[in-house]
Amino acid sequence: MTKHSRQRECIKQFLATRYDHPTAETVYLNVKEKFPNISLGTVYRNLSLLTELGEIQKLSTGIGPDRFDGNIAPHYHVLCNKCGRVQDLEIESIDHIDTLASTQFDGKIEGHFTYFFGKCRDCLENKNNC
Amino acid sequence: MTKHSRQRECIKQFLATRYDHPTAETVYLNVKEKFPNISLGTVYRNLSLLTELGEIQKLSTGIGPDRFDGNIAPHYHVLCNKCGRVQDLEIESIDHIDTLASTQFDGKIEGHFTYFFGKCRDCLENKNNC
DNA sequence: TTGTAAACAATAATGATTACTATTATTTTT
DNA sequence: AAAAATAATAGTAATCATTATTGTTTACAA
Repeated sequence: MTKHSRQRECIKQFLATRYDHPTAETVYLNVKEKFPNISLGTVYRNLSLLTELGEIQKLSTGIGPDRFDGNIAPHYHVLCNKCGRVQDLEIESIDHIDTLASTQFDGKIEGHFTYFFGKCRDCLENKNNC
Repeated sequence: MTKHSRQRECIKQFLATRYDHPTAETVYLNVKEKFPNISLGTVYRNLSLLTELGEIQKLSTGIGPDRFDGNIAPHYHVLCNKCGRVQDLEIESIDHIDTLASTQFDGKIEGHFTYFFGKCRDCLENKNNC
């Protein structure tokens, strides 16, 4: 039976204001301003719980630590392989790839996760000191 | 200037015989039979080097440790979310999703990585004691 | 064969995440 | 509204995967 907690509420609220997919560490540093002695473990535990509850999304990009997204509406992400930033990408559904995969797989395909990679606008224009 | 090493050769050979995408730990345990005092660091270093050289492929699935694939031909992977195994999937190219992504992204899309997830045949039939 | 640079084994260090424990906050029962 | 029950917390230790360091060995070229 999951109880309410102000810390969890604050974590969720914080994610709702951010569009840059912060890491657990970043969430921790920011939530700390409201809860000065919150612990990093609490942040991790609540990020996991919120993910299980489907209230936020966890992004495991394979590059650096996991990131978290307060937007659970279906959308994709682009990883800039120069500055490392993760940007949202709204494209029409590509769920037909699941159907395609199903035809070649001897089992049940339930879904996919896809990350695009490339260079963000700022890096192309050298705006990011990189 | 990269020199030849029997350890690296052995790691590459081992991966060529395996189709289950072993972890660094598994590679280590197996190569150990031929090189009893190889160190785990050597395995990691060579797996990274071989990946950079494009002679093997690294799979960062976001679930558990990284895995390695001796097959560098373009193909996809399916993660069984019951037993955790990673299976190969040969499907026709889905690179059109990069073009689709490009139309909505203010930057340069260079590629994507996609993992499918679901249940493998054995798990559907309860053959995997799970 | 000998000099040099790359690769090694052994091990320490790091970074991200999870586990433990005694205390505190939230909810339920009286 | 007070007390009992229990989930969540802060603080901290532990774990897991991976990378870095260091002194020694191996590959290869002069």
